[in-house]
Amino acid sequence: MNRTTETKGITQCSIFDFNLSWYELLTKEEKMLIDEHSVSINFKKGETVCKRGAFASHIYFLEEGLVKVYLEERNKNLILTLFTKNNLLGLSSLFEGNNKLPYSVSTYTDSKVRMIDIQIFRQLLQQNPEFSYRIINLLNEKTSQIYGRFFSLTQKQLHGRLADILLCLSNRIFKSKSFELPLSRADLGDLTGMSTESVIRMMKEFKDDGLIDMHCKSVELLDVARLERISEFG
Amino acid sequence: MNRTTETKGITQCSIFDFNLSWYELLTKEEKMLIDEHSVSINFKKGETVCKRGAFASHIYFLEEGLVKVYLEERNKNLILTLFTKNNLLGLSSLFEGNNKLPYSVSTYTDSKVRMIDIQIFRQLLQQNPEFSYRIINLLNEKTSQIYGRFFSLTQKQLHGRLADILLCLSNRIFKSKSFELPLSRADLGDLTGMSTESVIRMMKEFKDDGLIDMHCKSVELLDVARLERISEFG
DNA sequence: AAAAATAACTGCTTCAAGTCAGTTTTTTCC
DNA sequence: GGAAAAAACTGACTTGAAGCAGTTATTTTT
Repeated sequence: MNRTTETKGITQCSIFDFNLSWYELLTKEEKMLIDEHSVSINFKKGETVCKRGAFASHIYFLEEGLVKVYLEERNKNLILTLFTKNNLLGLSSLFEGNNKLPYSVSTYTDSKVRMIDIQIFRQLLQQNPEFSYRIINLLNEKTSQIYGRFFSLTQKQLHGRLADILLCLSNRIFKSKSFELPLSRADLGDLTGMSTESVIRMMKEFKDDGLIDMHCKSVELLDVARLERISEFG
Repeated sequence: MNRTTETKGITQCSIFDFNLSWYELLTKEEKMLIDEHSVSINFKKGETVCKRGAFASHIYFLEEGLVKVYLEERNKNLILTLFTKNNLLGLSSLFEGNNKLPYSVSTYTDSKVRMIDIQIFRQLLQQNPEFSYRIINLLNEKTSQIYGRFFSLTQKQLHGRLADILLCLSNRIFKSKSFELPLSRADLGDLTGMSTESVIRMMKEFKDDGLIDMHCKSVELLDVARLERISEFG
């Protein structure tokens, strides 16, 4: 008997990348309102889009690029999630009681961000239930993915965490088994919660074991099945 | 110059316990709808309220007790958050695309849970924007607290993590500097992501250092300021 | 009230993973 | 295109924290 309905593992992939169309749920007037109260800004690679603790004045829509959402405190750095283009960022700061951004955002690659006035966004939430319902769903999906990352980083050791992130980059971010990393080894370290040196050692180990091929920034997954097993068993 | 407006640390307290009144935002008819489509169930200490992967048929309102929300997979156990009475549980499963519960819930103490039909809840979300907006805020606040826990568990070492959880239990759960723990040392281990033995050793160390007093299940925080410093510096 | 079971505690050992101090390779930029 | 800077990499060392194997203390059970 095939148990095909079984629940998938917690951390099959832990990074946010999907795109429910929220914009289409707005009326013509509401769309105009957003258009009038937003501007599109270009960011260069490595630039900071916003910092935790600043007043949240906008909701961000990533039109182009790759960014990280992270928490930092005295040189500790925790990446919560990555975002690719066509995703809404900063929804968490909608919370009325706390007008401060709950995380920082910075770019891995050149990016284009549409900044939408947060008051307008709030207004639309209050007046359009379907839109509001969709936003709840976006938040939920995101939260659930972050839980997966939380599990991965706290319950697995290096092998599993690195396998997780490689699968994730392949499946969600680059949608290909081979890709050019826009991230440094230190970035990968932040992403997997391990030291730069450990990333290097572990990547080499994976390469020696024939799991991946790798030369500097270019990576190719060779044995996805085995990587998934490593991810699963931690 | 006093920088009193500075943002508070990420993990000042990492467990969910607050209570925005969502019920009052419903109309008389809507309240009746909820009353008609919900039942209250008693759970004994240690019982499972629901399991990750099961179909999400209800939203839970904790009327009495203390429960943990957690992820488990092959004897790995990650506690996402604790809930005390008067809080809504299971909001994450509102996400329409995935009718499965994203986490498990079980009780630490005897508890009373009102189970609300999820379809009714969804209907109210769609028809009542203010209610919907309040629920978004609840979700956001919760998410933000879980980020704090995420940071604590991944970026701090044992001292900091234990200090975090002790402060949290004191501030949010028991609202007193001395309290009777309904959790075992093993539970504390799950909560802080450390082994039972390490919890014991660390607690003893805190006791020897005069940070806390402790005898079996009863704990008293003696030097909150120093605990906060330990929490902050990890 | 004694026996059984569970939880709390202790000391010793082991190991995963970080740190440090370099060398080599790749990228950047005048 | 060559010098300078930044990443990538390597090996040796250190350490935080888990695991193990046992003892003592608390509950629970009968």
